[in-house]
Amino acid sequence: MADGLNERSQNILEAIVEDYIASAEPVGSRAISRKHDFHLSPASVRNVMADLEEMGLLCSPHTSSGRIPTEKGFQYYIDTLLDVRDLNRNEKQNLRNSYRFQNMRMEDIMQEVGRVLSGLSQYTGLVMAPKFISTVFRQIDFIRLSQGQLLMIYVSETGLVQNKVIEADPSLTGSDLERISNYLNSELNGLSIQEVRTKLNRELQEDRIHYDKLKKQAFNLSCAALQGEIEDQLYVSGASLMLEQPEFSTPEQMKRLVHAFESKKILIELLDRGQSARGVQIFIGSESSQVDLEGCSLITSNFSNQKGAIGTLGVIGPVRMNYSQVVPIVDFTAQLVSRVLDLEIEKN
Amino acid sequence: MADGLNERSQNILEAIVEDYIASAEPVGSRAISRKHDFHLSPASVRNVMADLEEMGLLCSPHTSSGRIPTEKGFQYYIDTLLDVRDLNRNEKQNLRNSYRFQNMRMEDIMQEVGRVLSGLSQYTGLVMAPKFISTVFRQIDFIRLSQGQLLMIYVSETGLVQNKVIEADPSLTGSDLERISNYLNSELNGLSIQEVRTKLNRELQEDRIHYDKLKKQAFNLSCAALQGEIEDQLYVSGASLMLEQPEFSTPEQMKRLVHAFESKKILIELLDRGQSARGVQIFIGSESSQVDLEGCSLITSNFSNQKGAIGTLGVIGPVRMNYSQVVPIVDFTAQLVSRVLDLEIEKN
DNA sequence: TGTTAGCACTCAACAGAGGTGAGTGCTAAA
DNA sequence: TTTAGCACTCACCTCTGTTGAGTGCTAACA
Repeated sequence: MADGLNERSQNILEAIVEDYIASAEPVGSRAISRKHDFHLSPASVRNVMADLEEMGLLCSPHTSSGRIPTEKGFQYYIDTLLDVRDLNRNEKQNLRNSYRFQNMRMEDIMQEVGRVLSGLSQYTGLVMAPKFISTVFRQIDFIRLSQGQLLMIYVSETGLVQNKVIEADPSLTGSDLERISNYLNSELNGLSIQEVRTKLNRELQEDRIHYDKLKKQAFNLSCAALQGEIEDQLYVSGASLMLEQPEFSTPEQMKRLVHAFESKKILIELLDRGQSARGVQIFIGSESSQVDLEGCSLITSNFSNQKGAIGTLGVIGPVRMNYSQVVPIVDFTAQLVSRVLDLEIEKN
Repeated sequence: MADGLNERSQNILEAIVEDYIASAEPVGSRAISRKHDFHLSPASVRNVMADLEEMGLLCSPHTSSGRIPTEKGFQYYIDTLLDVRDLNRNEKQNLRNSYRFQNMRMEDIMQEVGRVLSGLSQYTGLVMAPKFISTVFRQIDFIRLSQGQLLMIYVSETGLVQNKVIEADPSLTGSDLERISNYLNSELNGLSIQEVRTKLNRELQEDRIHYDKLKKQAFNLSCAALQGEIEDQLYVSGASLMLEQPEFSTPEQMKRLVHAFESKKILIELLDRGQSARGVQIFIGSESSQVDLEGCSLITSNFSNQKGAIGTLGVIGPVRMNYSQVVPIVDFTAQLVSRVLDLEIEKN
């Protein structure tokens, strides 16, 4: 049905969407007829507009105002009319230069990426670090904090450091711990946490019979350390830029947005949805089914290293977002970050 | 001069401040004369109000409105009229129960404290973790990330984990690194970073003569690792609660606040100012000299462990803040956190 | 002398009226 | 099929008058 649009209708829809993206104001027939040389009078444009409205691609806030695209209209625009040009060599180089990844910890890289994404797009940048469970084991360390408490320090292949406090048998001595971590480090090297977990479960069952005390303790400890959920790291940059957008100019909308950005759960949930897909993904408005994010669109892409650790980055802006500008930035940044993560290993 | 207030003026000032704290609206003479039984007519109250206005303790937004306290008025109220009652046994227990510190990493504790502070006060909770430089050395570890890059992992006495990427001589082998970290761990144990730094500088000079290669490499590495600035950790909780306050209800003020909360620098600077003091401190409004924080007051207290690592926690709210409620919460929470940090060591 | 009633005055806030202009839908002519 | 013309709509602005809470001043009172 939506594809039954003839060329003229498509052109007018595109013009309306783009005018609206630029101005954030309802677009009238006169403006379309003048600015774009379709050689059509306002009246003819109005006829087309009425058709588009009937199809649910446009709507008017009130009888005597211009039209604004509906979410369905934006969806059609993105699916059919938007041409995403690749960045040219120059722009790519500029983007590369915006990032400084030298001697940076994983956290710093993520934060930097968020900052740059937000700075370039003038919307809000989001970066979700690779999930703990998808990272590849590199090293584990145990440090006694108090009688019954150990601090576990875990380092992934890419240099991501996680730590966690676990309870442990107080009778374990320092050298016990050292032997245990040495054992685990040789045993688990190169496995993803996912794989580590299945290995642990398997071995724990077998070892119940063999009764090697060291192994048993080692596996028990690492079970405690690597089991439970470790919450996702989400970096939000430039939240205040969103408040400059006219669609979020009322106090109520500002509160809603700030709340959404503050309780990162909402965003993490949203970003998770795109984790399985490849390439750039666009979530429009109410697709998110998050009341607090009404009126927002999200452009994301996953980045990953060759070992399969997947993170997500993106930009969140108003539905009336400049997709043709932001999509290539998100796309190329994801490629860039993927490469940086692999470099950290390859140079190894 | 301000202390030349007679009892009646003080009573009326107190009544006005407290009414204003409760209502956020200018307070009129009639309301004061009725709600509080001073046995004074509105006209008499007005006379006193006129005096207080002349002293700069009150002001009126316009000729025919009630009075609101000026910052000076709030200052006087806090210095002279505010009686901060201690929490009773019951309230203390409740507060203790609000916190769950079991098996928590330093970061989690800080975040939890911020959340609870914000939840109890209904304003915004701030927690600044002890500065890296003030923490006490416990353990250091080096992990090779790539040819020329090492990941340094540092653990403090209290279980605070810091990591940093440093450049290093690619010829160092794994066992070199192990020996170096063993050496440093025995050598630097129990010193604060501050002390470590002076020790390193001293030894580096002496060792230039003795030419012990291991030592030299060890000190060089730890210098690179522990030197530069490590940015302060600041946890902001409940920023959106501030947006509910009527003084920040316009879009402009919301933007200002969100911006201030987002660029944590502003807040860190402010919290740093109180680091040397003991007990609860109150910064009122423009004292902060931060445009973005106009109209805000800050109640802070430091927490510390016996080894001298100092952090700061507090609540930021409108100048029209419920001081008598929030001050004891901040005070007792700081004591609580101090005790928790010491426990982590003592149990040791 | 301190307190209070009375009174004229001020001003934010609200509501209604009227004008303006950008935009629409419909109709009939080109 | 396109377009000119026209009546109509409605957000937005400005102007106006009303209301009410609150003030300062003054004169009378205890």
